Formats: sequence, structure tokens, C-alpha cells
Amino acid sequence: MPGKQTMPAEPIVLPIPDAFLQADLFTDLSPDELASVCTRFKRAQFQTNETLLLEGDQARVFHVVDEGKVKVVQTSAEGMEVLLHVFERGGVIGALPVAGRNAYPASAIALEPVTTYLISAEAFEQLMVEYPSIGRRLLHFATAMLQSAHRRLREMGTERVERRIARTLARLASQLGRPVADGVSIEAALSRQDLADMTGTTLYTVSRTLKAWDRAGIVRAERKRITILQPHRLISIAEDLPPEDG
Amino acid sequence: MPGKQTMPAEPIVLPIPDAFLQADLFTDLSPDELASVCTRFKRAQFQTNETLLLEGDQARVFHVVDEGKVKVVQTSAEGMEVLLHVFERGGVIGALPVAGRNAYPASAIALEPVTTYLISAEAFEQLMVEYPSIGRRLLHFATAMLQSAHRRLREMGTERVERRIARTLARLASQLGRPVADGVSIEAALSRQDLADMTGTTLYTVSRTLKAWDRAGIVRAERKRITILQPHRLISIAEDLPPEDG
DNA sequence: CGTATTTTTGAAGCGATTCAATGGACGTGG
DNA sequence: CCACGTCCATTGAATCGCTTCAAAAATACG
Repeated sequence: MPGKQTMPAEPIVLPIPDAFLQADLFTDLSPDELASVCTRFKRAQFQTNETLLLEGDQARVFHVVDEGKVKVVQTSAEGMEVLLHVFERGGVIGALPVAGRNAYPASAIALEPVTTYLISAEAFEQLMVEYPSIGRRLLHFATAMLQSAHRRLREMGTERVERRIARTLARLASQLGRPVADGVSIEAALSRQDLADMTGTTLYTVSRTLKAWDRAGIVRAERKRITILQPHRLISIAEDLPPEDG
Repeated sequence: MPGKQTMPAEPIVLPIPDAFLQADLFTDLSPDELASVCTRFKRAQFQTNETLLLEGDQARVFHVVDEGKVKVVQTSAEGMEVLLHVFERGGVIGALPVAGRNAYPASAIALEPVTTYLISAEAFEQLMVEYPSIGRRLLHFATAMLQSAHRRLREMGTERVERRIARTLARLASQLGRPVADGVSIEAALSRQDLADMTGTTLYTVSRTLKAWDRAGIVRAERKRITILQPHRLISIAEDLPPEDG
């Protein structure tokens, strides 16, 4: 949306990458401020399955995602995982542990080739001093994540698996979904195991459930793409409404 | 711990309530600053089962708990609940939604007769302007809560019920526990249903599990008090270690 | 084009829920 | 202070949703 204005008789301004324009952390900054902020970041690249941040490491940098999708996972002693979040352009990963001088509480893994802008803890602390609005935004971000986590906690504790999968799919669609001819398409390299790790079930149950919905015409379940064909029926399952057949 | 020093030839200083000394929000303030901060709060009282804050209401006040214990619960459309947290003296309830100008994402309910110090959203915003450290502490608080929520999310998704109950008891013991002659005692009016709402199971399963541990001599499970008699055996269950019989 | 990875599907088993009924604790009023 | 009613905890039995294991099918990848 924010178009570049041509400013004659002004120094040439480097365009601000979309990643920064879409990151919630910086929404209070003026274009000039944001341009200055951008210069403190360095570009980084990662291949599919490469680790951006490793759970347990002291937080020395955080990332703003530019290209590609990144999953954030927490692993237990036994090797079981929860998938906490999937980020794409504008997603901010690791800022909270950096601000709190903690270790990363989870790992971040590239789902596909990814480029990010990263910044060191020291440079970010300097940035927070210069631009207090970033600290406020970080608090809003933490609050939003906490609310989301509490909601998921309630769902995990009180709802059946099919419903949780439906919710997860609906959420992914609203976050990552792209409208296509016959519905909304979620194009992410999320395996059945990844979806299981998001919902607290097994890859087998996810596979069975998706296949059943596919046969019913609610979704089209492909390998790296799931298309929601009949959103209202998915919502009916997520909200546990009567299945008004259609 | 903090004894009052008698300051001759100084104006009489009202003692700062323990609630404020123990609240993480204010740990960066000097005694003088804290004394000033205290004056902005009003005292409030609640009976057992009374609601301090109602989920869905616009956040206009938040509480610092003084006397008694408060549970924070989120309720689904179907009436199912998760118990997110139990607070006692020093606990801060509702500060995040107040700071973010949101609705309360959960309700707070007195487990016993409770007194709190409360402050309005406007007064708190003023306070955050005057004392920037409060904002930083709030961010730390949110980060800590988020980490805790993510850990619980992982446990809910990957662990069996008995283990989750063991973890919950261990956590309650370290948070609310009081050393007694034969172990550590959790004195809180938490029903079996409450424990079920903390672990994502049913009151029946909690009852069976506690009774089994009681018979095994691991805990003493009474109505409003659970005493951990053999902490190491409870930890063994929580960590899924071999049950080194003792 | 062959190998590795991921997904699908079947069948068996079990952990946990659900329902129902009893038992025990608590508090209130007579 | 005891009796009563209410709420909470316990326990048994039946059921079921989901997991687990095993194997085949499908797809991706070098």
C-alpha cells in the first residue's frame, strides 16, 4: 500500500524493504526513522531446514523475515515438538529473548529458502533507546502472542482433535492464505507432522482427517499446499456447529 | 525481609505494603518512588468465588494481590475452562490488557477472601510515563508469561495426563508451597475440577491420580490442601524417569 | 530412474473420558 | 450442637477417540 513518493531535489532514498514496512515493531516510526533503522540490520540467507535460531542458545541476534517462511518449534527432552508459530515477511523472530537477555525458548527453522534482516542484541538495545516506540510495540507484540498462546492452551485442553485441526487450518488460512480461483490456498511446506505438532496430535490423525475433508470436498490436501474449498464447512467444524450439509 | 528503619527527624513514612514489595513490576523503584506509587492504588476486597475481572470486559483497572489467592481462568463458548494461573501476594492481574487497551482475555476469581490494590487505566498510564522502568518490567513479565504458556503448550501436546498433573503439582508447590513437618504443603482451595482445568483433563482422572499417589505415599491429598510427601517421586513422574521405588 | 521421504491406510490396543452412583465434608439453620 | 442439605470427591464399569505399529502407496529429489 505505501507507495514511494518521488521527492525532487532530495537525496536519493533507498527504498525500505517490505519486511520492515510489515513488521509490527516499526509501525510507529516515520519513513525517515524507519530508513535509519533499516541500516542497522544485516541481510542473512538460509536454506530449507536450516536453523536460524537454536533453542537454548543465548539470544544474541533476532530476525525480521523477508523472503520465505519460518517455523518456530519447541522440543522436549524426549524429542517431541510443538510448532508454536509460522512467520513470513514482516515476522519478527527472537526479539523478546533478545530484549530480556534470555536464551531462545524455541528454535526457528526455514521451511523453504529464506532471507532475513538480522540485528545484534547490542544494536537493538541502542535502537530501543533511540526509538522508545519500539519498546511499546514489543510489549504489544508480547501481549498478542500471550493471548494467542492462552487461547491455544484452552483449545488444547478442552477440544477434540478434529476441531483443533480445523481451527489451525482456518488460522493458517487467515495468516498465510492467498485467494485462488476455487478458494483460499495455504502454500507452505508444512508436513503432516508439522500440522500434528501444531495441534497436539499425531501425523496419522492429521492425514486421516485431511483426507476425509478432501473426500468431502471441504479442502484440497496436497503435499505443500492445502486449499480451503468450502470455508464455511471448515468453520462449522472449528466452532462445532451442526454440519449444514452443502 | 525489608525491616523498617527508624529515621529520626524525618517525616513519618507509611510502611509500603508487602504486596508492592513483592510485585515484579516495581522492583526497579527506589523506596521513595515506591511509596509514591502506592498512593495511586485503592484497596479492594472480594469474597470467595467473587469475580475481580470479567473476561470480555474492557480493561479499566488492574489488581495487585495483597491477601488471599486468585485464579485466572478462560472460558470457551461451551463453558469449558482452562485455569491459566494462580496468584497470591504480589501477583499482578490484568496489567497487560490495561496497558494494551484491550478487553480482559480471562476472568480472575477469588479462591478465598481476597484483598487487592487496584489502579485505573488512566492512573497507570500516568505511572508508566513517570516511571519508565515499570514498562520495561511489564515487558519482562509478558515475556515470562509467554514462555510459561509455550512450555505448557508443549506439555499439553506431547505428554500424558499423569505427567502433566505431576508437573502441575510440582509447579504449584514451588510457587505456593509452604514447608511443613513432613513435606511441602500447597494450601489453596483448588478443587479437583480446578486441577483438571490446569492440566487439560477431567476431574475424575485428577481424583483417581491423586488418590493413587496418596495410597503410594507420594502425596497427602486433602480437600483444600495437598502435601507433597516425597518430592523426588513426584519429579520422577513429571520427568518420566524410572520409578526408583522408595 | 532409482532411492529416500512423506503420506495413506488398516487393524489392534489403550489411555482417558463419560455416565452413574456412592461416600464424605462443609456450612447453615434449627 | 446436632441435623440436614449441598457441594465436592471417589469409585466402578462401559465406551470411545486417538494412538500405535506395520506396511503399502505416492511423491519428491538427486
